[in-house]
Amino acid sequence: MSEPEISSTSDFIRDIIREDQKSGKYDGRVHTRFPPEPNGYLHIGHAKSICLNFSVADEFQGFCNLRFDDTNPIKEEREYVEAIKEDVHWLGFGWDDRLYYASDYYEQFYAYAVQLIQHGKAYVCDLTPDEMRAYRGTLTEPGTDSPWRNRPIEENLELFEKMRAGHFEEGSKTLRAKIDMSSGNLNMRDPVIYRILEAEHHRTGNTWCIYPMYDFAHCISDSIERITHSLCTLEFEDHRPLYDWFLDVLGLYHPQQIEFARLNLSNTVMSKRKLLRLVEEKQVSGWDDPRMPTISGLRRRGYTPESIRAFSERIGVARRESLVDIALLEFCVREDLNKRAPRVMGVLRPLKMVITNYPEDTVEDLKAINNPEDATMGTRKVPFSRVIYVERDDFREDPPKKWFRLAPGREVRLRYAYFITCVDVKKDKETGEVSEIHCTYDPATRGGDSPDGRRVKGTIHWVSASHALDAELRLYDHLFTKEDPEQGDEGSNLTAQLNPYSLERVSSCRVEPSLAGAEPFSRFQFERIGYFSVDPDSTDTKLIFNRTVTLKDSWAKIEKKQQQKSKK
RNA sequence: UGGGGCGUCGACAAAUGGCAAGUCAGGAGAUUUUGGAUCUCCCAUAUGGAGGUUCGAAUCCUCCCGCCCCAGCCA
Repeated sequence: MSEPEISSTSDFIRDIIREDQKSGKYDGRVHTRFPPEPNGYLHIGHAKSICLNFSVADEFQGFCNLRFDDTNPIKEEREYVEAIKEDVHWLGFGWDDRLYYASDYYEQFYAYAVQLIQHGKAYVCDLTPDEMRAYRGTLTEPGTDSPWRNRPIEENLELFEKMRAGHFEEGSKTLRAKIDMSSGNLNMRDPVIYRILEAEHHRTGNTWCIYPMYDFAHCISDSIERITHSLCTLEFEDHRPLYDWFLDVLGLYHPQQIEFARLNLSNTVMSKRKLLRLVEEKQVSGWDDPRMPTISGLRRRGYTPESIRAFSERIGVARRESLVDIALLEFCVREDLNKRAPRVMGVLRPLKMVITNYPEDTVEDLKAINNPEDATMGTRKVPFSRVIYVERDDFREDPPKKWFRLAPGREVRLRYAYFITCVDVKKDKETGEVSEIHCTYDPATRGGDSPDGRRVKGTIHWVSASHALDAELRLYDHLFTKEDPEQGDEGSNLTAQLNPYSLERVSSCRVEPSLAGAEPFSRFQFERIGYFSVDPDSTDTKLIFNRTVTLKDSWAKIEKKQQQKSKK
């Protein structure tokens, strides 16, 4: 056996860390952080970052902090803090006692700002927001120095102190870094580092009326926490020179910021703003609507933390912008649930079937395997009787080619029960719709095996009519029809691009009795249909299941091909 | 026309001057008491384009093309 690799996965970030360890940078330490702003719910894109930061720390025997980047009291709320903590935990990551808030450092930020002023590297500016924009210049033209740029240090000190003390109106003054108004990088054109905000902060209440900006707070927070590798998304690349500038000018411990491409997923949107809009416009039931790409939505949908972590690993980390096919996420959850989810039978659209040669008052308990992938999950008993329900889709009066399922005169297997043959079809006189089918069974095939070795190609699921439980099944599809709904017409057309069939509620489903009392969030495979999990709104009298994902359906593909052929 | 990035299969993504990995999707078949699962095979004469350096280039150089980000007192 060779030495186990410390980190088996490889990407440009892990490569950098390995190099740093080799060169002895940071004494071989690895310390990352996940720094959400508590202004919304976490989504699958954050999951990528969470998995990256926590996994990297773990792989290199380091640590990862959870830090709330709470420097904007206007948008941030305690509710989000709690939801974020729950989501990170649920994903399977812990931070022990390393829970931090940027707001914990407010006093230190202030002291560092004073230091900046003392070094002549910051000044209080009286420009209004409009004026500041005008002075900033444009992408192609340099900016102009603020008339307040050369205030004496003493005056700046005094003014900044008064800002803190609440002597000035909101928006009337800012503290700015004195860098370079002609820089090609707009972030370096004397960025604001403190602004006056008359807002109550979710943690510091009303103790402050000035709040630091992200660029100033973030690098110092990283430095205070002795972070080694500060991982963030690509759009912060232009901010790195500022990150470095603050720490260098202040002479502080200097972590390395490394940017990677954020996750984009097909057939959904990822921006908090757009997700918030869906919630506010009631296009979805809330942040945890099972169609949402939020962690809480995926949880309610029945996704496992393991599947999301596997997904994160499979998509990799790179600097190239990309759009990941949602089919990969779906594959990951199927892969996981296939091994773990107990199998049950449930009928989505029930069609009554009478087994005409089966005794009236008999009920048999038939043995069913809970998970063919895992023998340790054992078996269960499923009741069988003369009247059962089967799937309406499993019967065709006029079957197409390659149809293995039920049709007049055809024999199929009832899973774990008997071979049956369709002998009669009853129809509703008014609508002409098939209302009931009559079959005969072969008693010798009990359990589903034929002693004479004759084969049937089709096996269908069923539930005993008198034993089955009522249930509502909620079938979900992609939220957006278009692969990339953010591409093209911006924002306003978002609603128009929603998939009108993203949710289908099927209310008169019948499921096997073993599902009585199923726990919220527990997951099952409804054989031949898909994976489902119990919705938290489910009750003993009304079972509700969310379809996590369908099973692969090769018949659907065959049929589709047949239809395409016949069109030609 | 400023600054910063990025272009490898339909979608992700490796390859660090030496035979273009792997995964998803797609296709064909085997097998099957889930048309599930599993297994096998196929799917880039070629890395945005054109030149150049080199015995040898996705990788180094030059030019070109395309895409993304930045003008919040948001993060």
